Amino acid sequence: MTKKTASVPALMDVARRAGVGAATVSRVINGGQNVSTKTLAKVQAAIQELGYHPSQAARSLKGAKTKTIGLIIPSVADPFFSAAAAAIQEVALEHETLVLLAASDNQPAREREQITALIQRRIDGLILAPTYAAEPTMLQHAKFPVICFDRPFPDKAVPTVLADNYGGAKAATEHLIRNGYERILCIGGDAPLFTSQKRVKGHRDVIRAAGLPYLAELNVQDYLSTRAALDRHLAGRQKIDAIFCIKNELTVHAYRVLRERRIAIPRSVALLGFDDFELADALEPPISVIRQPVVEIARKAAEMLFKTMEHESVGKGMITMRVELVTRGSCGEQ
Amino acid sequence: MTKKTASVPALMDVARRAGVGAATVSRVINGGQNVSTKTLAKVQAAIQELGYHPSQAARSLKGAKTKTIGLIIPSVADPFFSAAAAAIQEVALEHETLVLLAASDNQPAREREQITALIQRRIDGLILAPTYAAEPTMLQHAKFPVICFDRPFPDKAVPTVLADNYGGAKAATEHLIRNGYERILCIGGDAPLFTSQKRVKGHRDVIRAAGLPYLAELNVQDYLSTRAALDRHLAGRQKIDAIFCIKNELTVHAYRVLRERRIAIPRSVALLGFDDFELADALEPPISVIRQPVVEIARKAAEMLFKTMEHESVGKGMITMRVELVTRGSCGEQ
DNA sequence: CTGAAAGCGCTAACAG
DNA sequence: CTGTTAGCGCTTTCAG
Repeated sequence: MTKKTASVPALMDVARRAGVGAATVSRVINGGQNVSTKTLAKVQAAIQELGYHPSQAARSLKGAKTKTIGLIIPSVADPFFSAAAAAIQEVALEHETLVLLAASDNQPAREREQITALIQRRIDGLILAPTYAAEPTMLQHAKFPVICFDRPFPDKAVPTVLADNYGGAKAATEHLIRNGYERILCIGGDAPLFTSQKRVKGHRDVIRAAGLPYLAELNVQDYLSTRAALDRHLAGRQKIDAIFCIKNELTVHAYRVLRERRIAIPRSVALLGFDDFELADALEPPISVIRQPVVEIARKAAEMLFKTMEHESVGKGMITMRVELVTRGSCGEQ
Repeated sequence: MTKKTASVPALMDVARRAGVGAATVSRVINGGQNVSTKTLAKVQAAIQELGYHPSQAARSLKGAKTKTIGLIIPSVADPFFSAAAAAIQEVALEHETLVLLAASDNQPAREREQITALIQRRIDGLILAPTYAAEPTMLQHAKFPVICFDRPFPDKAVPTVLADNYGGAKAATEHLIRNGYERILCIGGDAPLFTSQKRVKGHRDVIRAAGLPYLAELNVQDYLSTRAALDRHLAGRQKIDAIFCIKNELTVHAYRVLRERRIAIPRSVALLGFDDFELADALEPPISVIRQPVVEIARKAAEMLFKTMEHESVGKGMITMRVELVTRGSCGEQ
């Protein structure tokens, strides 16, 4: 063998093998315009034989788009975000674009690293669910469009798509009150999170307006802390009669605790969660929830990103998507 | 302004601004060895001011690794695969590597496109859950290591990590028989899938060996087809007394149908599923399942990939991970 | 310690 | 229709 065989074939290798110039090969791999049928065939044959694939790196060096967008979410395992990722994927596919997926784990430091790594890869755009302490300066120099979803980016006018957290929490609380509950416990974690704050505020505003006691446990994270919090409020003379869960998993934890303690839902205590979840309707009783339009939010964000990439203006504001109260019986409805 | 300000700053821009040569800037961004403290400071300042980030594209043109691996899964929304993706992410992060995530939707054609797109981006390695008809030739010329998980790659000796589908199905069926069930219906979809076939075979082998009737509905896909299949086998004189579900979602569908039809689990019909799922233990009754070690499988695959990338040999075979029977009561256990 | 220059794989003029 | 050539942004000798 006369040539080096070990490395990946380059355009020039194809050119030599086909006995043509580099430009001709370039023409072929870019649609084959202005190339004679014979040459075309020769080049395509050479491409096949060598197993040649053009290098995206070289292309983007020449200024081409990378056909790659970045997506940073807290966790891929979280159903909310994996559903969002799937929807974004789909939109990206429609635009023949790949998704570089990064997980921030809600850690600002990691988020910074991921953003840096994505910038170095010259992504065409970025979709981001920022941590509570995202670095506003990071994207200052960014030459690509950025869209946030689920949470806004601090201190900077990044277009954002999210659910109406405040309104949803209000609707939830009003629903409980309407059904006759008066001692409503709000449990939530991740106090610094934008979404949590909005939801807590929505809940509290309604409680205050109704003149009911404001009961909250906002440092609940996992099953154990949920159980501890509930036990505290299910004992004594001033028992709660309803629970409003700020987050997905907390609803499940609360459900488990109530079952375990043999407390009837909704007879003794009503249960209402923010965010729908798989099997919420298969539990006993089925759990009422505020449902966010996850897929719509994610698709919207992705579509806005691609529009911006195509230089269509999408505005700078915050797009709030309506949430939906899904009543299933855990609040004594119907 | 004397220079073009619109585009992303390049190394040379930094060099000019700092009044040094290109090589010096290169040294700085690569650890700053052999650079005087003064020069270092000057260059770093220039980098800050310009918001400079080295171009990964240019680097990999020079032969550097892309620090990017590809991951192709059927769907990001599927809990099994999103859990796997999360685990792979984590391993990648430990190796300072990003993940290009692509979804094949189990379509061979799409899979081919995604592989091509990944090859063009010169990924350092690929993790793949292949479709049933993956193109064996696609990876022929690939110059990067490939590891499969959950399913093997046809016709090619790609190292693969997967669960013991056959053994799991056997264990499941034996468990049902041990608990006294004799008319066991096996429902499953995606017949062409490797995992499905193994599971069906494991089930059938045990049924045959026990001299029991082999009852199967292997074209069940969604809720409706599940209901139709079950209705067929829950009527008439020859009723089934147990259901073994080949896949995750089918277990949930079957559970829903049984509840709806007010058929007692496990008193009238036992239910056992392959693959654990969130809230399986919160249903009424809690559902027994065969649990695959998702995270372990994914981590293992990722670790093998990185080992191969570091030229450590990992063998060519198939690594089968033990599955676990989780008994929760839906088969009349205990 | 520092800079000049070659070249990685490709595309885009520009000649022929 | 086709080939030559000049970079894109970086790393890497090789001189200074």
